[in-house]
Amino acid sequence: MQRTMIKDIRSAVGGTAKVSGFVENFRDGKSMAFIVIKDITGKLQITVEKEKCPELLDELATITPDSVITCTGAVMENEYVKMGGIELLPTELKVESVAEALPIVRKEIPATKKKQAVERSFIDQRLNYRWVDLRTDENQLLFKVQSCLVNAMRQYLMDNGFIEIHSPKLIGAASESGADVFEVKYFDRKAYLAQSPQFYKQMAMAAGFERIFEVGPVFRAEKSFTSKHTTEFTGFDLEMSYIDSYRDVMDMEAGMLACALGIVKEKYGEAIKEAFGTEVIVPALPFPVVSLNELYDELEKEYGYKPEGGDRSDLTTDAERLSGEWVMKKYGHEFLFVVDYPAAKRAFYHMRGEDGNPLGYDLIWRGVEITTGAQREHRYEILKKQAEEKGLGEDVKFYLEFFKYGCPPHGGFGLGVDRLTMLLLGLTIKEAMFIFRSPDRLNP
RNA sequence: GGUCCGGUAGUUCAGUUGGUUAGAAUGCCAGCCUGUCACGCUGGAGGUCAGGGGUUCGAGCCCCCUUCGGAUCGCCA
Repeated sequence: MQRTMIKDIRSAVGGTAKVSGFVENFRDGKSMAFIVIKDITGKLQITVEKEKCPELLDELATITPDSVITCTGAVMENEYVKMGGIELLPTELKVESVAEALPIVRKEIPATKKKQAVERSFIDQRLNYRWVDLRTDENQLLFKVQSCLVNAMRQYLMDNGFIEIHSPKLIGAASESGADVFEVKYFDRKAYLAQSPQFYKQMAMAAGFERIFEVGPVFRAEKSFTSKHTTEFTGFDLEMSYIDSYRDVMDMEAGMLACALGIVKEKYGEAIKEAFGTEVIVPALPFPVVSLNELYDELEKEYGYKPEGGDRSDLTTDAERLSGEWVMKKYGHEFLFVVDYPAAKRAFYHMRGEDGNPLGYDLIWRGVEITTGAQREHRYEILKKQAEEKGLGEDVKFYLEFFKYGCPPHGGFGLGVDRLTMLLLGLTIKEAMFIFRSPDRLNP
């Protein structure tokens, strides 16, 4: 018999159905037993009237919470059942896998009249048993949402003439920007894990692909301990040719995000609000833009904030957070483009304007940086000079070659998928990732 | 890399000024319960107080070292 997904169970009322899933709750009485079964689409009560089906009792007795079972039987509507008003009365019951007592409390158990509240396990304990933690409705929703979001962004780009590429993650040369790379053994020599697909994205421009994007793993050997850093994450990277300015890249990104968030809101807005208490807001176009220096002026005026030592060459964590408040207050907007960073703080491949400032930007969402983007320097001699200024020689030699045989003007950005998900749902990076990696965590 | 904080049943925590046999909840196990629904009732098991050293008549508690972890800053997506 074909398995019925629980979301479709209503169509089986009056007939029979087979359902499979995890035991979410099990209440075993003398004459009645109730099992709440959960699959990826929903939950259903299985009701066992013990006198009527003695052949099921041995199997029933082995059930524990989180065991995996399959039940076949009559599906009926019944007002007794508070949850959905539908129950399945099994004629067959198979325990596919017995679960031991769980090592974590996944959700806070609120106090009832008779019971005391139990707090859920700390995120770190839950991460040790991530596969058990991921069984909750909230976590499964999280990945449905992330999937929807990335898919919407992908579709937007496909509709705009982009090609999806897959660049290597094992690379031969270490250097690119400030981020540290992981060294790995590559037969009898060293290789490195890609800290971004930057060079290969630009190679695709030199190859005449004109518009490309990539969704893939990115590795950073940085000993960062914050709620938004990880050593491996999923980068959403884009590069586009024949732009007039980095503003074209900003427009593309803003358009893509607005479109994707619109799709997420339509499909999951209600569910996200219920599960995470976070409102999905579809951003208006265009996004507000401010220069780094102006932003610091505004933060000082509005909040009396001054960076330590008066250093305005980069956004501090506090300034980043405050800029989220500020843009909401001033523009009623959650996104903020910050432009005019000094060259010292930006990668050598960013094109620089007449004033010597890089033609690039950061995008802040809800007070957290999610993107760095720029027009790239595509003129060989200038690029070579900028690389040398940063002390990069041999390491970028192969990369510089991309610009010797013709290359269109171009630009692009890199977006952190996990940060995007984290901010969308109001979580930390540990909670938002399928598996979180940090300097101290390599398992599971 | 810096600063701060922590490690006590499976889990979440309490543990007073250092003082008998380290507690609670929840989970687990057993029994009871005719419709439960985060069921209910009764009973039971469950601890190298992270590890090592020291102070003391006496250490979960004070000191030192080790170890594991958390928060945060810097760095970045």
